[in-house]
Amino acid sequence: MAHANLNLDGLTPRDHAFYGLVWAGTTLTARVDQALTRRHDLPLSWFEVMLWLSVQQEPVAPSELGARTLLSRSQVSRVADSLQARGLVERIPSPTDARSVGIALTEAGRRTYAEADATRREALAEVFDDLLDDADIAALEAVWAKLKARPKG
Amino acid sequence: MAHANLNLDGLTPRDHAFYGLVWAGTTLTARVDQALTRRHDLPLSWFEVMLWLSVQQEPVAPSELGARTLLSRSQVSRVADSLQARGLVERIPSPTDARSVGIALTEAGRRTYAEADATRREALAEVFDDLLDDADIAALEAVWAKLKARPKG
DNA sequence: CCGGGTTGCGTGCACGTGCACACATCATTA
DNA sequence: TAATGATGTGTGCACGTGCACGCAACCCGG
Repeated sequence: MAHANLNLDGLTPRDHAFYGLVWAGTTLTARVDQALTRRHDLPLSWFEVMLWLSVQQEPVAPSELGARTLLSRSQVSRVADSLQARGLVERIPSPTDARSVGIALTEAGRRTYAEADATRREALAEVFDDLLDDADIAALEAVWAKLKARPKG
Repeated sequence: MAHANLNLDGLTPRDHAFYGLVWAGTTLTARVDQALTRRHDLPLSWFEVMLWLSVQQEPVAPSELGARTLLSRSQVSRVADSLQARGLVERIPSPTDARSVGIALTEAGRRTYAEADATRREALAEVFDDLLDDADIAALEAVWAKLKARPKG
């Protein structure tokens, strides 16, 4: 949201922290998405699905994918269509529930994800490594842990 | 992006910091946007434009608004249309440049922004105040300052 | 067995966004 | 002054997203 040089004396430190958080999240997201799209023609939303699939051994249902990630179920369904069209994932009917469909990475999908993940690390390093030290990283992780511990979500 | 309980041992602390950052930014943005939309029928993108206008005395050109905020120029143009239709902003032709148009809050716009900003603070307090202390806030601000000091943007 | 409520999945529709373009106006140089 | 490039603004178009719905399959009580 708000940009760097805002002279808002009336804003509390919490407000500044919030605006900076949204700004940083949006900026870094755009940067990584741009790198992924340019080099691998892989939008960040696709990458996010593949990220979650890469750490699961068994196929994952779209509903669970929608709950675990920041994507809606309809978005997961359409991203799965696109990934399947490229042969990066496959839909496996659940043996116990005829309604449910499990999504899993194909071998090509695992290779593509590995390459894209390298790109992500590279793009991230350009921003993080030179500007933040270990204490900053640890502070961020501590804040995320506190926020994620929130009851209502 | 990535959700809370990810068991990714291979990821570095920087990766965790990044995923947490995107998650926190998206989640808090959605929460504030939801509160603003429910109570004031005011999307966060509209609020962002009004936020910037509220700290400027003179009318601001759409191009500058697009550069200062996280919105594109076309988005600024359309948001301005919507805000103008509700009488919250007005377009003032530049006296020196016939191409340029200055956007400024109306009196009703200032009142609406003040109310919406109160809602924003309230929604934010529900998340921040109970979970983060002053040290956390200060740490976040320090990180944003470092990131914003980046040369290439 | 069977009927009603629930769950899982995918899709039509409306809406917001980015990109490229059209148009008008300014700046600059001959 | 006249002409060429640059700048400011708004818009058509394609695309991605959320919401509500339809459909099929499951569960469960009668």
